[in-house]
Amino acid sequence: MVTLKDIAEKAGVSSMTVSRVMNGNTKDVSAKTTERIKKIADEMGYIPNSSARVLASRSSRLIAALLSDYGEGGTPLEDSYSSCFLGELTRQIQKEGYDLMLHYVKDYTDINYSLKSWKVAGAVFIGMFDENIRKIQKDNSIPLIFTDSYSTVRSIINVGIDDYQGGELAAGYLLEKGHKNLAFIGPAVLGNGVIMHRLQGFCSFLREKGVSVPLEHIVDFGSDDMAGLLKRLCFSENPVTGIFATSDVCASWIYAAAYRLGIRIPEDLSVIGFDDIGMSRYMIPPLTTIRQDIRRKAKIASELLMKNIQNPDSPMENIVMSVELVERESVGRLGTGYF
Amino acid sequence: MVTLKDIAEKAGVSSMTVSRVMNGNTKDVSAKTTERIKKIADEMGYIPNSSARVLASRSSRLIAALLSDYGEGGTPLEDSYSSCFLGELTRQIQKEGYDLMLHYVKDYTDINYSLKSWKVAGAVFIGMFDENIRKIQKDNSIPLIFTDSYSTVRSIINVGIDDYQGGELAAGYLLEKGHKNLAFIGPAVLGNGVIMHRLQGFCSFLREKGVSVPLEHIVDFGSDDMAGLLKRLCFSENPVTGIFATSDVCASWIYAAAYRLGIRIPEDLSVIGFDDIGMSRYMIPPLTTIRQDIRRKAKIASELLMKNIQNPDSPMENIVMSVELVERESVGRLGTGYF
DNA sequence: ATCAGTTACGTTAGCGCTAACGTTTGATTA
DNA sequence: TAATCAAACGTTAGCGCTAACGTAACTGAT
Repeated sequence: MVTLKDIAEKAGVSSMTVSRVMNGNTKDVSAKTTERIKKIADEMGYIPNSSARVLASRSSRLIAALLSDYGEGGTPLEDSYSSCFLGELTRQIQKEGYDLMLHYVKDYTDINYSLKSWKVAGAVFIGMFDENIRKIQKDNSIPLIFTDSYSTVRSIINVGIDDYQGGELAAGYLLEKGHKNLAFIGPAVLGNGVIMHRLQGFCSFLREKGVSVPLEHIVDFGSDDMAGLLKRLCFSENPVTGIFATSDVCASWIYAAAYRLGIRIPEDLSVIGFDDIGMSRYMIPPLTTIRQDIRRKAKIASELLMKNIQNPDSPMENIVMSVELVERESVGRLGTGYF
Repeated sequence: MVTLKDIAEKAGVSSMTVSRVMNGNTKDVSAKTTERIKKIADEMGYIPNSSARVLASRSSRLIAALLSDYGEGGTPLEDSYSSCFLGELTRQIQKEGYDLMLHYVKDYTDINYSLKSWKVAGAVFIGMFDENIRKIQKDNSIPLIFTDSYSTVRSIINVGIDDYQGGELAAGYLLEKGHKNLAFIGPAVLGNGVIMHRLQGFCSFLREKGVSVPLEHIVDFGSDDMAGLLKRLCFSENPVTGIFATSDVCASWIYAAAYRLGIRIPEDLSVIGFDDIGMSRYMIPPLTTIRQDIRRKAKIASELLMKNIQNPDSPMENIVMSVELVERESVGRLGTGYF
């Protein structure tokens, strides 16, 4: 194990000088010495001891990614959505010379422990978290970035998308295609801020246009009997012709159930999704959906993190990224093939 | 910030005694003292400083998950396959009291740095890695677990599946259903050990049964023109009727292209996938595929890691998990609806 | 020649913890 | 009664690094 001291001895300088060179703090070291030390360090294969650095400097270049253990419909990392975000986030912060730790956390104690024991410089929350957030922030004077949080707590740094607008876009598009008998399907409809806002945007837009969505068409889909649900919605005297699914994954469940029931998409039923995950363009028919740029989200999260680490007094920001409708083939014009 | 010293002072003991209690090293501390210290630590909200621990003890409870920056067809974490593995791995090692760091690595230097600077106790490689592995292992006396590695280097701990058997199963099933004109489609067919073994199992089984796959039916699918490829394979005088896709994601591309070309699955074309990712059962028609138990894989990886950390002289193991065929609806019997 | 200012280093102390030895006390045994 | 031993602590030193403060040598201006 090569240490600063080893290099110092070989170079005939003090370890402090070597430390300065290793940290690029070169203004107090002559160019000649800098070069010499760099060369020796390289030859000896020096790798700085991060733990010692953290201990001595009282600060780390570590970011914690906190995954909620109670994600909606399974935990994060099981859907391509949050794992893609995590991947991109890791890349971004690595580019800035930071390392990332991954933690599943289920309560305040877990979170606090994760943040403090490693003296992380900042943290990103992925998934749902409750109001203990306030306590966490009070106890940790480090930047905390939330994603897709609709917390009632002010002064939180958040990066999310305009879910409300997404709902509006979906509603507008379905309406434009002539659909008036609509449904909204997704998990945790009422328990999750993200889903709630999509629902609100969806319903508000419709209401303005004089269309209403009956409560029984707003379905918290927690069960596995999607076919039963679709049967109820589509095989009635006044059947639903357009469904807004809260995610593309949910849309794929609808596809599968419709297939089993002999309901054709989009001839008999139109479906619009949310997220635009990788597979959406390969669904049959290709899924019309509300796209959110997950890579950009990760990039922004990383930037916010860096900014707030460098300047802890940066104003709290709540970034809201806009979404866009990606038109494919899962929504048809009403009246063409409808049963 | 509460330290051992703070607790020691409050309890009227030395910080060493507190250290012993905090590490559960209770055989040198009386029951009364143990309880008292535990209570005080709890009241004061003590959280051990991991960096100091690492520095003093020369060992950490950290695991590195190394993601190759050159994964086949995009990087890891973008497909639900490896992200699911990562999630489960994180859980498992967390259960053992370890923490996980995530690193994208692209060369030997990166890997070495990741492992050494944090003094990790072990590492898991996710994705493809080349033969520099030998060097890594020589330079790091910690357990390294590889996943799906067909490295020529011996004495490597690996956890993988029986890709060869998977190929055989696929071949056997297609044959059983009457298909003789087959194709093999996937990315990095020749460059990747995993894919190679699937191909070998596939072809060997077929050859034994007197069926051969012409070379032009073994396709390294790197381009995006799946439709063009399918056209070539299916619209010939002796059309392919069964395709073995190297992954379920690849199968979904085939589905999409077939749809655009008016090729029906399974009536006109049978497709069998690999992995059994979450969405496979929701594809239309539900995908017949070779299933690998990704959670079990993660669990085994974690167990191997723990075993080798506790006893560095454990014998090298190469775990090969068997796979199973999941019969759904994407493979039809030849002669029923074939064009 | 004197002094302030700069450059290029070195010294000291300590971050929080633990490995490796002490030391004390009381109980047990020859 | 002295020797032995284990139980229950304490002491010392140091892990590798850096913050904060020296200090010597040299520079240029007065």
